[in-house]
Amino acid sequence: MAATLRDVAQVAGVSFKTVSNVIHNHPHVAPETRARVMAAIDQLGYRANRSARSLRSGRTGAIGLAVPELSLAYFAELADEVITVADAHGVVVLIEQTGGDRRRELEALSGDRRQMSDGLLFSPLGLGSDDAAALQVDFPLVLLGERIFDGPVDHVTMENVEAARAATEHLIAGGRRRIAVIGAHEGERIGSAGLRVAGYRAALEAHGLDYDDSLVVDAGPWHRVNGAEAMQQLLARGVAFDAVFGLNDELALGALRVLRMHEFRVPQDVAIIGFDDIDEAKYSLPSLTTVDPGRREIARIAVELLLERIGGSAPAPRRELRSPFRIVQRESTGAPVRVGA
Amino acid sequence: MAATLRDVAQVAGVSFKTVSNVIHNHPHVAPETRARVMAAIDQLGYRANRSARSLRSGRTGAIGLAVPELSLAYFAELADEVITVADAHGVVVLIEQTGGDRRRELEALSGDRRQMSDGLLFSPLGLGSDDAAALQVDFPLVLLGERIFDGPVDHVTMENVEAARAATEHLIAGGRRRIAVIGAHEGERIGSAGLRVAGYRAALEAHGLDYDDSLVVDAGPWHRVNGAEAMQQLLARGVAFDAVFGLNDELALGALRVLRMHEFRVPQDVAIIGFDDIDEAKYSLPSLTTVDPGRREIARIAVELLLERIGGSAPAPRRELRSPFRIVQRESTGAPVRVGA
DNA sequence: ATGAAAGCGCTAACAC
DNA sequence: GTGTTAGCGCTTTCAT
Repeated sequence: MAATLRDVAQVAGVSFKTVSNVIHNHPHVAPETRARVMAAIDQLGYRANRSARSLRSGRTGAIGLAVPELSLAYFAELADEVITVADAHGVVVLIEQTGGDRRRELEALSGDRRQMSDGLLFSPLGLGSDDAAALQVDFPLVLLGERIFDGPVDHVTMENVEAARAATEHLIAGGRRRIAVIGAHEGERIGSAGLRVAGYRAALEAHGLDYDDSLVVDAGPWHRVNGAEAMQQLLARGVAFDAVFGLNDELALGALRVLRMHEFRVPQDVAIIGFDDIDEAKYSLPSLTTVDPGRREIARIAVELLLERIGGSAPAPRRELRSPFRIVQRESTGAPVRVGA
Repeated sequence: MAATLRDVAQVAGVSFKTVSNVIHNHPHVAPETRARVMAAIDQLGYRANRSARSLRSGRTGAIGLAVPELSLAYFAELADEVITVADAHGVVVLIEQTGGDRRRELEALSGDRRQMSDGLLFSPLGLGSDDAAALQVDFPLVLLGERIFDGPVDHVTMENVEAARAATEHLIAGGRRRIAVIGAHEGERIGSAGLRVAGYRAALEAHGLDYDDSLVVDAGPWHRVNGAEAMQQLLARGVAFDAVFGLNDELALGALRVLRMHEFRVPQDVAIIGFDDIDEAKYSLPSLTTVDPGRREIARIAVELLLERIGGSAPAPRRELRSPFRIVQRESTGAPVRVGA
């Protein structure tokens, strides 16, 4: 059985409150008493019981991270970053996968599990603007990714619209005029897909290019397999195109695979750009030009904002932080070939 | 403030113990009392306080998962699976990243954090056979991946040696004789690298091929970047080779990238095989032949074994479960080209 | 079938 | 400076 405060007190020959004082660095403890207590703690290998501390303090020392799924490299790399930052603050991370499913996302907000953490980092995908009310929760909550809800909820966002616009303009600057989009979600407005398509349209418009429905292909979850299927659909349509914008890197890489199998030269015949800058993008053949949405930045800021909320007493005003993006040019849009570039 | 047992009791007009009885489905509760209590629970939105329950019961309802890093696709996909299975059992997962570092792995075994979960799934990388004693812990522990320690610790292993041998034999069967290895860890015996190299050597021997040091290239963490660098080293050595065995898929894909940049044709000039069967292997160009080590199986079995240990009272004997592997043939060793094959 | 009481290990107010 | 005391919300034992 693990040692308790009382055990330590007994060994040190003091009351257990004095032990507590030592642990919490209370000022009023005589140096030698402190030393004696420390020795007893060492001797017994005492560690404070976290359940008891939680019960008493109402804090768990954990934060939740709810993402669609770790099998998507973007979220895996995000989780890596979140765990690393949280760890530096002595906080553990409890990961939940929602599958991007609206029902499960609502559950993540209200479920029993919220009791097991002091706050939640939430990357929603399935929620719509009708669900804004569900985000009015009584625990610290920071939304990741999109800036889609108006409620008084903290956000750490990427510049979806602006970045997608820049990505499209990168293609246009390379002389492309018939730019296909892979991974749209029909009718969606406020999710990543909707926002990125909006950026795409804005770029076209700014450059006097017409928006053509037949160049836009829907895809479900943003996995390679769906990027590949969407590209096959596009080819089946028989429309001409000279560039592809994959709404994330995995879609773009799935599409790339299909293009190459059909003997398209990339980037000569078709240029491709992705979104996310996952590690793999550097190593594909050809390497993938993409948008770095500042994932590390997002993770770091989000964790710190959440911890601040958890620690803070005063209900600070809603905050919204945006991480800067940048276009990472690689071979798929014509950058010279270098390993790991 | 959240409702407590007493609040419910008051609303239902019973003692709070009766409420507890209802919650725990104790048999001796009059049906109508039960109904009244249930109504009160609903009305107040009562949920049992987990900290209090933990303090009392000694259970947290969480399990830990310690892996090197989620940025490695294998571990991300493993974590996905573990979380999914644990969720089905009503258990949450707390992820720790060790970076494969020995010190941090030892910390994961002894740290304060062990109190926050009821048991640990542990995928060690940096620990050596000298550390076997550290695995003698007083909480439920299941080791994932290698079968490297003799102590009375449960393992769910993959067939590293046998699978690596089969991978090598797959290359030999394709007529390859000069098979390079990417990702070895010099001097290692019991880790994944050591075991897979052992399987490689066994295959060579069985087929009368000589082991050649100059074909084996070390690499640090098993990321693409290190696979690429190792391949460059190999090329710099100027030795002839007609096949490459990447000790994991990411190494193989990094190596593939470099080979292609140097105008090697894959698989005509050089065949490549990886290990892990991450999603990406299906979509690379060419797609990557690899070993499916039964990751889903490992995750499912490991979680269930751990939960059984946690729930069990009697100290059951040490168990070791092996998940079957299979070679997944794709283009990089000459399978015909198909999308997503 | 229901209730009273003790205590899990800790924290924090308040006394000494 | 140090000690006493009263809970946090729950489970469990024992009585009624």
